Amino acid sequence: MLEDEYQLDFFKNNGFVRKQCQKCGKFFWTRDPERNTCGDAPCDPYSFIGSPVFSREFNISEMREYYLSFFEARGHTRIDRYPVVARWRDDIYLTIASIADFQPFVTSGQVPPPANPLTISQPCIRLNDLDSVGRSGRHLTTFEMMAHHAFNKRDNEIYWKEHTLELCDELLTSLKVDPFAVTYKEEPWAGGGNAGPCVEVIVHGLELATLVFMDLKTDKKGDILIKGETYSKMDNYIVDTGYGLERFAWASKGSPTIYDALFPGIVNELMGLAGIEHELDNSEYANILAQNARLAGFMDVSEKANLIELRKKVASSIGMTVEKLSAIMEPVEKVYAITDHTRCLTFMLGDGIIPSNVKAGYLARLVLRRTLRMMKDLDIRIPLSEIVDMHIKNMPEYPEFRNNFPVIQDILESEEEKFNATMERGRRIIQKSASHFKKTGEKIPLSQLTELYDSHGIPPEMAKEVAAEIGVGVEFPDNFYSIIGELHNKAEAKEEQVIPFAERLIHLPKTKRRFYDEPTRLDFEAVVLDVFDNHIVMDNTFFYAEGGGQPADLGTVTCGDAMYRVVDVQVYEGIIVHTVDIPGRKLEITKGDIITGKVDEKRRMALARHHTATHIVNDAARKVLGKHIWQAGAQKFEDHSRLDLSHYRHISPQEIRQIELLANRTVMENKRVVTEWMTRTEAEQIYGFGLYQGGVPPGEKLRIVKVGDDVEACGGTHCLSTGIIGPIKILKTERIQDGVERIEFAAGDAAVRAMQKMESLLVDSAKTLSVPPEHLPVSVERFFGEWKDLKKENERLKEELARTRVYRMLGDASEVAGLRVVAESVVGADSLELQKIATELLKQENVVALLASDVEGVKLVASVGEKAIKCGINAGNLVREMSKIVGGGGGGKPSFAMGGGTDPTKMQDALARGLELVKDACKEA
RNA sequence: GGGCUCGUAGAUCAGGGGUAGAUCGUUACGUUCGCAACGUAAAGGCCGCGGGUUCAAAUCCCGCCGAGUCCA
Repeated sequence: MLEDEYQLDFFKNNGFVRKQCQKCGKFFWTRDPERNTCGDAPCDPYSFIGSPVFSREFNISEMREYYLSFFEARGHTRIDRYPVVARWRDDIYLTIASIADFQPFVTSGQVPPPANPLTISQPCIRLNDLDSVGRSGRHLTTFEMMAHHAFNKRDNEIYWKEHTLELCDELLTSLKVDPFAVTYKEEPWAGGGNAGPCVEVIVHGLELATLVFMDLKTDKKGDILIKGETYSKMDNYIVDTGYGLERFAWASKGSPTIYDALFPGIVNELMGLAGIEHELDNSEYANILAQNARLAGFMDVSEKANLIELRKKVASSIGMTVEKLSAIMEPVEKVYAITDHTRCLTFMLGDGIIPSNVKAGYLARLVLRRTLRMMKDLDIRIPLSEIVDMHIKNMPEYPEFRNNFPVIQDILESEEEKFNATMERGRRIIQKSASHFKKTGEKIPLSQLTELYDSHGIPPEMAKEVAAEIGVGVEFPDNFYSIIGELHNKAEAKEEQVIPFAERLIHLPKTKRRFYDEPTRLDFEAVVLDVFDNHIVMDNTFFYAEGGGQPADLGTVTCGDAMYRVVDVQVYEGIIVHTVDIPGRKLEITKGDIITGKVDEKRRMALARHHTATHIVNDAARKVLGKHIWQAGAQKFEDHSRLDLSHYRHISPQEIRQIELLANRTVMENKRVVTEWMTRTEAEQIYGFGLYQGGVPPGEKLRIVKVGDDVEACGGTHCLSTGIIGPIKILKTERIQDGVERIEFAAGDAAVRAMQKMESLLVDSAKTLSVPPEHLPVSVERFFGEWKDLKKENERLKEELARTRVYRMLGDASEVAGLRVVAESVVGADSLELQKIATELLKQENVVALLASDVEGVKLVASVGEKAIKCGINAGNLVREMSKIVGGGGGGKPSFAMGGGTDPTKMQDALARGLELVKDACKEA
């Protein structure tokens, strides 16, 4: 149905013909009338390996520069790359394409693009083909998508399909690509709620670029069907191209693998460290790699079965056994993967991702640990930071990485330590489990293996290895990781936020938010636009609606004689809804009424203080801890505020004190808080993405708030100058996730109260010990030490007392069938004391002891010597019977048992019953 | 955001309602010119914190704090 979309004058005027691929059935355009296949793998093999397709070789920097200046010379503005962590998006963690930079606000037309048309080389990270990296010869986790974009509107078209194709063809021609070798394959594109026609640009089996013409959006009522979804045309339509920088460089060199083309220095260095002779001059060796890459181009090698298939094919094509080939390829593939992964880490950490166990941080740790495992396999013993350093040296065009290197190095070091600790712990756990199954003669079952992986991070490969050392097998199926996947596949769909009264709200205009223009004013009049239940919408308001981690303003609205308390204020699509409290009466406000509003000043000020203070603490933390500090969340309250920061280790007490001091200095400087509205693009260009500490607000215009050195896009209410905040007191820090530290603090009145509370805790504690507060630490330590000593002393004394009692008791003991039976109540003895006595008596093998005391109800202890046990006397049974009498229960081993009850008056009865039981048992024996 | 595992001696960990244990380390003594090794002995525990159940909780239940780990 999109066929017409591809009938371009460009093709017609340049001698192209449209053909259908004999192998895959897809349509493509070519200048070569003889061609019958689309040119893409697997229909056509890689034919550029060993025969480069450009007139000269390019490395990455040269290729990037060639591309960008090519498009600059043709009317495009070059713009700087965006970070690889997509901080301006809340739907993805990583930047996966150049167009991601402009979603959602530019692509939707809400915000103008930074330039139009523009060209960019955007580093992207995709981890979906992680298992293929290194094996296929072509997969990368990190790549630069070179692109030119044109953002068209119906009334303002920059250029569309024809010119895009012209530019692409001109670019390839300028690189001296054989025009007959280029094919343009028709391949409708869809993703992320948009779609459109698209052509893939293929040269010698390698897809070099994708030209997407995004002009459709998902629409349930749409009449265009693509891949099972319906779409309709958009008012704005976008040229979204993607040229693979690394693939261009590879094609220019024709190396056996993309890795050898991109970073030969690092590959060679690592090969050397792994003891691999990586001599691409050796034609036999180079041929193995080339053949592997060519054949891997046909298949998805992330599947184990496919990988085995690939090995067989390569082996037979070069006349080698599969075993020998695997032995050669596996280490080489690992070196390639390590090279790629460390480049990925360079971008991730360089752009400020902190490894963690959640979100983007988890992805960084995933890549990092994969790398460490492979390095361990190859016995490459250098710190990760050394390899990252090599990448940074290779990329002088990213000076920010060099600047961040000390922090990167620090992070990598602590991650390596954590990894080693985890592996060491894992090794012990497996050893324990393996020796357990060695006894039973079984394999370690799958359930155990999944738990080891899921709960302890022990890869099954490692479990297998360690278990083998002990001589135990493991149940390790090929689909292990998909089993793990299923374990986690029970995720429930999250509820969508339901907007109440949505159908009535859509007819209302956006509420004018007057607190921005007159931040100190709290009284106002407004016209009621609509009322439903106890919710009121007005034409304007001074009430701040909950948002940006700041709770709503509260206060009152008055209409005539009726006054209502405002208990909540929310905003829906710019319309502010005030909720009032009407316990047991009717709301006497109707549409068209004029009301008087009054905002609770105390609350407003407390929240403003905490909000402005949050910006200051965030800035102070960045100054103390480093530039990688990023706000991971924040919430303000009247009496405290909390701020979550990305950081790779615990914030030390010294650092906290420093942050607190710095924050209070900013307060004391009493700097004016400046707010201004700017267009999004302008603000991003001036201040960078650091603006989005508190998330990405929608809309074309941003409210920029400057507090001291801190600049953020923020819609909250703030103090007019920092001095108004008053003192800032940090209350505590905690680690809410790996890689995220939470700072809780109070500002203004709340800070003073917090300090007073802390002081009274101190004073009260000191009073109890009758010492001045400054002696508290020493005194507490002394008391605790003494308490421990006394506890020990007490126990020793009880033992001694027990020993002396034992002599007397043995003397008083009655004799039953050659056994010495003690049945006594010990006044004032607790259960510990009874135990000591019973234990002492147990040293005599012919003794039966029945002891009781009436401390805390009734305690009973029985001990039975070895000889007595042989007579059939069981301490557990005795205590069980005796305990019943005193209204409780008990039990234990044949030689020693404890019990008790609640009724002390029956204590003697219980002892008598015990004695009786002993006598009975002796008779029977 | 969701799931799982774990907090016991300085370290590593057993135990899993009824007398708190092992190994290493520490200290002392013995052997030695001394060290290592060995032998003997000792010291070292709010069993993470707070509730609950029970005659009795390190152990079971709930909450909190802390650590680890997997997935989206």
